[in-house]
Amino acid sequence: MTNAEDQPTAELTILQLLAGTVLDANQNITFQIFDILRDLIVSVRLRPGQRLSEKEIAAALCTSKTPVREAMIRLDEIKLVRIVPQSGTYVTKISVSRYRTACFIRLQLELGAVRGAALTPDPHQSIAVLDGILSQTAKAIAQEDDAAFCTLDDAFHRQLFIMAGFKDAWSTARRTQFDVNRVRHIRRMQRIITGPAQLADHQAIVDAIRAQDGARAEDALRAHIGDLDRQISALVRDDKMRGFIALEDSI
Amino acid sequence: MTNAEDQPTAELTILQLLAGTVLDANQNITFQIFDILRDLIVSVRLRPGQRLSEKEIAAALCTSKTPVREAMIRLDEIKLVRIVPQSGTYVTKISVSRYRTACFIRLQLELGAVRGAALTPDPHQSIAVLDGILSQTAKAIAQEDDAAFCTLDDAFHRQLFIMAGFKDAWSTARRTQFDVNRVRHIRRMQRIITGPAQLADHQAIVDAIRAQDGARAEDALRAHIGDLDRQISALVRDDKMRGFIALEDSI
DNA sequence: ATATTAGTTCTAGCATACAAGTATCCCAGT
DNA sequence: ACTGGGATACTTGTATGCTAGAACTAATAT
Repeated sequence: MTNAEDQPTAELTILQLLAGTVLDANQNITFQIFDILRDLIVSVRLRPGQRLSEKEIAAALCTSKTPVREAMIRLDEIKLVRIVPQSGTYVTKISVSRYRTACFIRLQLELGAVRGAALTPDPHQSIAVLDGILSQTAKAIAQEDDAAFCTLDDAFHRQLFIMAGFKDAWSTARRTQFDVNRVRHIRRMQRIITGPAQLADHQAIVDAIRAQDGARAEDALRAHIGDLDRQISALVRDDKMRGFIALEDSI
Repeated sequence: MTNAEDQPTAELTILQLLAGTVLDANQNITFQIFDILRDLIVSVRLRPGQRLSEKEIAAALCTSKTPVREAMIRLDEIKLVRIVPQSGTYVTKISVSRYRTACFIRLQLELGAVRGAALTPDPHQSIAVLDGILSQTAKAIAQEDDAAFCTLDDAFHRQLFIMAGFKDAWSTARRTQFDVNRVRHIRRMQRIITGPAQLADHQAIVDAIRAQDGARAEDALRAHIGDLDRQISALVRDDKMRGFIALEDSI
C-alpha cells in the first residue's frame, strides 16, 4: 500500500464516508451494504488500493460483521474488492488489462447494437427517442450538468440495444465495465470535458441509423470509441491516475 | 418446484453427488465448495430448479454452514443459484432471455476475435496452432471422445482471442455463458451430435483467417453461429428441456 | 369435495465466539 | 545506522446458536 501522502487527493476514511448512514432493518442488510460500497467504489470516493475493514464498517453501520462480509464477498466476485486471506480487504486498483478487455467487449457489443438498430423495421418512434436524448444531452452540456449528462449517455446506449432487440445485453455486460466507469469518474472529477465531442459522435451514429446504413453506423461507432492502444498508453502515462492503476489485476 | 416424477431423468440428491468427496482442510473451504457446486451445476448433474440445502451440503462435506453459505453467495452472484430469503436456495433454471443474450454477446465478441485474428501480422505460427487443434478435433470426433472435443472446442475459440490480442476477453465473458454451456451439456447427454458440422465450420473460419480475409472470416462465423431466433424457438419447443428452462430468469 | 386456517417444520439472515494466519513494531545484536 | 527475529495486534476464515419468516401439513369449517 502506498502512503496517503503520495495520493493526488486526500483519502477519506470509510468512517467519514459512512457517517450518518443508517440501514433499514426491515430490508436485507447485506444488499444495502453492497449497494453503498459499490457506489462508493465505482464513483471513486473509495480509492483504488484503499483498505477496508469488515469490523470497522460493521461498527460504522451498527451491524455485525456477517452482512458486511457477505457484501464484501459479492464485491469480490465482481472484482471491485479483493479479499486477501488473513491480511485485509482492499478496493481493487484499476487494472489496465481489465480496462483494455472491457473496451474491447464494449466496442464489439455496441457494434452489434448499432448494426441491429440500423435494421429496425419501423424506426421512426425509436429514432425519435434517440433524437430526444441527444437534444436533452445538448442542454445538459450547456448547463454543465454532469449527472444528467451521464444519465443521458447511458440512456443513449441503452436505447441502441433496445432497438437491436437485445435489451438485456448491456445490463449483463455492464458487470465487466466497472473499471471503465471508474476512469470516467476520475476524468470527470478533473474536469476533463469531452461532452461536446461525444455528442457529435452520437449524432453521427443516429444519422447513420436513420439512413438505415449499418456499415456507416459501425464506422461512426468505431470513430467514437477511437484507437484503443493510444487510449491505454495515455491512461498509463496519466499522472493523475498514478496509484490508482495497476498493469495486471493484482490488488 | 415440480415433482421429481415430472423430470426427464431421475434427480440425484446432492448427498449422492457429494458422497465420498473430502475437502482439503489446508485450502480455503469456501472456494473448494464453490468449484464443486459450479461444476455440478454447469454439467447439469445438479438439475435446474433443484433445491439445495446449505445445512445438508455442510453435513455431507463435514463442515459448517458458513463456508457453504459463502460459496452459495458467490454462485448467486453469477446466477447459477438463486438464494430466496427464508425459503431456500435453488439451482437457477436455464433462462431463455439470458441464453439469447449470451448468444448475442458470444457472437459479437467472436466477430471481433476472428476479425482481429485475420489481421495478425505474422500469422504462420498461430495458424499452425489452429490447424493442430482442428486435426486433433477430427480425431476426437472419430473416437467419440466428448471430453476431448469440448476441451479442443474451447482451445480453438481461445486461440482466436489470443491471435486478436484479447486473451482475457473470452475468460471474462465466459461468466455470461453458463446457460449456453448447460444447454450444450444437455444436448450432449442426449447424444445430439453436431461435432462434424462444427469442425467444418471451424475449418472455414481458419481458411478465411489464413487468407487474411476478415470479412469472409466474419461471414463464416455468422454461418457457424446460425440463426439465433430459430435456435431459441427450437430450444423452447424441445421436450427434453421441459422443466429445465424458464422464459425469464426467475428461479 | 373444497376452501381455509392453525400449527409445525423447515429456511436463510444475522450475531457472536473462536481459530489461524499475516503484518507490524519494537528491541537486540551486529 | 542497520539488519534479524520474535512478540503482539491485527486480519479474515470457520463454527455455532438464535430469530423471523416462508412453506408445507393436516385438521376443521363450509
